[in-house]
Amino acid sequence: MPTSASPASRRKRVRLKPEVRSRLILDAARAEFGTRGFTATRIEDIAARAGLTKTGVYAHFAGKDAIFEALLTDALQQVNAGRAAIWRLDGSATAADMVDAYLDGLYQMVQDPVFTELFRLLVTESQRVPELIRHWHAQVVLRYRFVEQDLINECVRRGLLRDSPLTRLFSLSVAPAFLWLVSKMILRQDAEYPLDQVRQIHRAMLLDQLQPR
Amino acid sequence: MPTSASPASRRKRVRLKPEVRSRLILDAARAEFGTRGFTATRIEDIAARAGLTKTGVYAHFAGKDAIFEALLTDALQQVNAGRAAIWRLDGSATAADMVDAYLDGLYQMVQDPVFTELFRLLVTESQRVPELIRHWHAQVVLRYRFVEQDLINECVRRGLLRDSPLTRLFSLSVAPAFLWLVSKMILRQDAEYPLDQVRQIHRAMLLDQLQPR
Amino acid sequence: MPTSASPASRRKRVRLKPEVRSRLILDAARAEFGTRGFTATRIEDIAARAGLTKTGVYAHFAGKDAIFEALLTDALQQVNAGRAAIWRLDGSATAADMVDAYLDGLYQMVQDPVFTELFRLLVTESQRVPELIRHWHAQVVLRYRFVEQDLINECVRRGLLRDSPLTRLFSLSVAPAFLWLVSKMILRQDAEYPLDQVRQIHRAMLLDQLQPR
Amino acid sequence: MPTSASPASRRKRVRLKPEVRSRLILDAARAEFGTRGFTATRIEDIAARAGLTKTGVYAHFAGKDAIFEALLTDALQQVNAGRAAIWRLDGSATAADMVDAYLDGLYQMVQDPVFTELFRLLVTESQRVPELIRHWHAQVVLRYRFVEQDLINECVRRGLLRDSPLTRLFSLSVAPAFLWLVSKMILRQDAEYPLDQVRQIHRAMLLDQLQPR
DNA sequence: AATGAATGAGAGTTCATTCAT
DNA sequence: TATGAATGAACTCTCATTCAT
Repeated sequence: MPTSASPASRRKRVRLKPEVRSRLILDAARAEFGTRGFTATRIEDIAARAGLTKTGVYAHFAGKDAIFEALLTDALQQVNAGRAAIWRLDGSATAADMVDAYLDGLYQMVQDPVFTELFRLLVTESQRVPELIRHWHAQVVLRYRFVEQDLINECVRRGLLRDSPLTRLFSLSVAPAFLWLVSKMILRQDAEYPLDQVRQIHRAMLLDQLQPR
Repeated sequence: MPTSASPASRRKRVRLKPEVRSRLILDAARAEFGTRGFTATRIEDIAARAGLTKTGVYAHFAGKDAIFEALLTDALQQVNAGRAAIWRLDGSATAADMVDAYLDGLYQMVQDPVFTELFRLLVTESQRVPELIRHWHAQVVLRYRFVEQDLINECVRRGLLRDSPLTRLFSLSVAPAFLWLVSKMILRQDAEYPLDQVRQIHRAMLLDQLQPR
Repeated sequence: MPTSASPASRRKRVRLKPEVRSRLILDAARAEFGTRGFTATRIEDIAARAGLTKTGVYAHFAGKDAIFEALLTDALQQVNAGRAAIWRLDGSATAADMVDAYLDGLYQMVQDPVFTELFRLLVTESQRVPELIRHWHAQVVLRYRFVEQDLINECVRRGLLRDSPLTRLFSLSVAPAFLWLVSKMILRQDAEYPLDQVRQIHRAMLLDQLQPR
Repeated sequence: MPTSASPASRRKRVRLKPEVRSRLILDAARAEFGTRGFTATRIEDIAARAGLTKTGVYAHFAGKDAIFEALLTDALQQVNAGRAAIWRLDGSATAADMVDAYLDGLYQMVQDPVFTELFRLLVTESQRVPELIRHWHAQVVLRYRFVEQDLINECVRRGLLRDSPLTRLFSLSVAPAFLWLVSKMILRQDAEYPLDQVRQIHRAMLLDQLQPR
């Protein structure tokens, strides 16, 4: 039956530039690895999602491990990129403004399927590439955290934010959003708590702890 | 491998009572599944850890899926059991007492390897047994949470705790500890933040939000 | 059609003792490797010839290389064993007696399919296991050759054999038989020269060179 | 491998005349097939040695089998060509002269890597092209042998050579050199016997058998 | 209950070959 | 003529599972 969807799915060999195809493969790999985990994902799954046969994948990557590593390297660079601009608020910002800007970035991130898949991958398979993880943590995560903490300290000094337990280890401020994310990953549905409610309470908690009295 | 005699091992068939052996198998399965994930774990790994050969496992469980389900059912029942008694504080308790009792249970839990393994399993493989997860969530997690929230509400009414954003969704109070746990799971080491520091700040934050002013 | 030969070839799983099965596998491997060479032989070929499925082979050997090595080790030990007793002729032997005993052993060997297969394997694949080959050559071949040469020297001293170029490097005396073997291996048929003629001339040449004048 | 630029190589597509490139490919094929055997040799190996990529090979040959056949046809024609002129000695030659001329040609041949590779190929893969082999054997080998034997017979008649077992089947006279060759092929080194010693003894044996007494 | 040989269903990877450029 | 992306057909090896003991 010649329906619109390619019937025999044999679409005659499409040739793409390496960069394009590699991109497709990495995206496919993120989706597949992130959903099923490393071992349960077949090269063929990735290939199909990237629009070629499994053999074609080997023209671009040396093997399953290489795909995995390339994917992680690639994905880890992208994460936090979205949040980098968060703190560029001018001096006139109030604590509430800052909290809202912060939560915008954070909740966008935890709702992004790309981030979710990467996050699950990290929890599940990080032991597979310990060096890569360590490097990312040291060079990206910690670096980001220092910048953020410095900024918070500066705000406290200026009196924009109240000095509180939270400002002493500000990275903990993501915790409620991550709790929601983990819960969602386990239940595979939003149902645990409505995200809105979590964010609302989260906002109130942050203001409670950060707003100068 | 064959063609070369294995020097160690080979303990000559030990026969145990079914309950005992099943217990061993389930514990082994938790450790193995929790470390490597479902697909990457081989029956043989579990068997070896449980002290028999892979064929022996089939005398106790129908197959890999059956082991997994039995293990989860079993492990999920145990979790929270340790924390159930936390709130049995009499009326004379102060907010600080309550917080400390709470944190004792919580941090003991997140440091327990059994819990860690189970937690990773939930994040990684929960889609494998959605019914089981849903049932556990509804019957155990939510039930526990209601009881807890009721208790908090009662404390607030009595003035033992201050009404604050956190008391309106008290389950968020575990968030910092879970953030630490997730971080540790990803980095596969404690190094991210020292647990003590996290707990200290966590305590200060809770007191800040719960203690009557 | 239930003919005598197993129709569906599914003979219900025969269980054999490891030694027996390993023997079967090694024999099968010799035949297959010796005919097609290492790379062109599939584990499945060997398995079928040994009466099990390819997976079953892995219960006995770690892999293709392991089979190959085990096979060579095994086969190399057997070769020459047949010839070892050749020189146990008493002092009353004439040169003709010695030559005939010698040729009996030699021509039996070069006609033995087991030897032929091994020989082809050595020519084709010896670079795959250089250590093994070197060890075999030093410990078996050279050792045998020294014994043989000593014996020849002794015969010459006693006047049983004539001192001639051949007695100075007696191992060359196999050359015509090996030439026939190589020719047969290339042509895959006896047709090159009739073996009998070669042997006859070979005998005459040896006598010509060894018999005291 | 992809995802990392290869530093050396990559000479930007050199276009050669078909005959030239075909020659390169055949030579490359001889070296590769002769070293590893047919199945273990990859088109890519041959291509690389011939200075192009594997796809380029298909512009000159229909496939792996075609290369193999072309190579053998080509190489078999070349062999013996070197030895054809050996017997053009005039009537004044002595037996020693003839033997030396004969051995010059023979030992040059068995030391030629081209011949060695071809020889191994014949031993290993001759069943792949039985017709070709049969034809070569009948048209080239046997023909040569007849000429040679006729010449020997003539020499014997003239009294230049002694009638002996060897002159009745003169083709056996190559045997010691081939034994050395086979030994070298198996051990992949000259070490078995020094070539000089073999040749010396070989010479003495031939003279012993051919020189008129 | 426990073992170890044996099996069937893959999975990753390689390779001869083809297609589009 | 030459290239490199893409393909299909193997092939090695793994693993959950079964069978006979």
